[in-house]
Amino acid sequence: MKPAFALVDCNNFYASCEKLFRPDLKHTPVVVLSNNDGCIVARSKEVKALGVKMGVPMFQVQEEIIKHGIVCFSSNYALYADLSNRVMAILEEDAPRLEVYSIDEAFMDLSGLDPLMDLQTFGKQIKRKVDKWTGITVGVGIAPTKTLAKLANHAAKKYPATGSVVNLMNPDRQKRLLALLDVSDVWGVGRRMTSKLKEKGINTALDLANANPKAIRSEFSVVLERTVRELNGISCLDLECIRPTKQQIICSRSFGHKVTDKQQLREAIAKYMTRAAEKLRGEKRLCRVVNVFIRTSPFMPNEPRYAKSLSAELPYPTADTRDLLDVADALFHHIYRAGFRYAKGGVMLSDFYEHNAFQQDLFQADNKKVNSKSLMKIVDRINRSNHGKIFFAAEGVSPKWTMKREHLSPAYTTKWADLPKVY
DNA sequence: TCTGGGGTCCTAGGACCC
DNA sequence: TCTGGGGTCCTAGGACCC
Repeated sequence: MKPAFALVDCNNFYASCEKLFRPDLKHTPVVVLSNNDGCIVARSKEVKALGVKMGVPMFQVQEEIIKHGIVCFSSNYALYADLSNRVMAILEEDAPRLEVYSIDEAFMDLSGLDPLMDLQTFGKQIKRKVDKWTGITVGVGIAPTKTLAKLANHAAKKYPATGSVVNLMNPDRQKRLLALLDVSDVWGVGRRMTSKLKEKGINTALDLANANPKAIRSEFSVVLERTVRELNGISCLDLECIRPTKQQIICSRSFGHKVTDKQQLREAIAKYMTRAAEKLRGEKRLCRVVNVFIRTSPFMPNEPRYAKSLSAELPYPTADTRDLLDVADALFHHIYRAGFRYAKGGVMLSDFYEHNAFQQDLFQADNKKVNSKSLMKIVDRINRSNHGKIFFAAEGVSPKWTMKREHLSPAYTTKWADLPKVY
């Protein structure tokens, strides 16, 4: 069977989600902000037209926001995740082999499709269906490799005449499009590689496709070599339909305000550790290595800087929050230095094990906590329910460092009290 | 005053082994 | 003066992605 992939990607996803529940903002420029209301992470098409760039700090575009009446939202991941699931469920109906690549995009395997089915028509149908059922508009790129499907999707967005669906199964069309696109538009080619490639005279996507794969491998990496082959229609990257098990769990946040108090910083670390432990249990894994880091802001050239991280290996793999809090706290005390204005902290878990599938240490006393598993289960269950929350004392009771979310929209689809009302 | 968070994969180089 | 060859494993750091 000839490989064929479709990449379906939601337009301006976060901004579109917010607009969905605010019909009054249909033609209003809308942005969604990162945690702490720090940077712009999503822009509606009106904002893109105004020339406001992706990723810029909010305070730098304050004037434009006021001048053009741009409406700002704090990020509301519960809402985006829920709408994402709805979109993915629709796609899955038409392509059982689906790779959910990120919150707003997915690869579909089209190789099993009826050979008489026109792929352009198929793409249009998908687009119409998602739009009608969720209100989210998508772009569709179809091609014999994932890298080309990405590029087709890029073209679908860039050129309105395509109607947001581009079929790139034909090699001549591939060549023509590749010649039009910059090498930096290619999936897997970032800022660093773009400048290195351009030094060698590789400017367009077509230049990269025509490069010698072996030479690319020795000068860059196997990854880029694969990209070259994929651009030539040779499929090297298969669909990853089953989410691979996580290799690490990170929980970190910038603080709403700079933190100078040791106890407050300590509580923040405890809070992140608690959250990371929850995620770990969600993955049904145990972990053995814990890393804690703290740092000052890298954006303050006149302030003393400090950044430090430290890891420790536990004597046995665990998913018990109490074990993990102990290690995190010990690590924190090792790396903490007074006299700095801390901007961010976090924890990292790694070296994961399945329950009952690790080597016990012959000389290690069996000091595992009694009923650890069932206790953690209860804690998680209470915290998932609507009957209040319980927490560990180490997290503190009145944190002053929590993040800013001054423009948060309601949890329209995941909380009964926030259900939109129609009058 | 204010600058996101969470991941993956690859590579080079050092330690160590026979 | 002369100073092997071939492995494996681990880690830190770099590059990329959304």
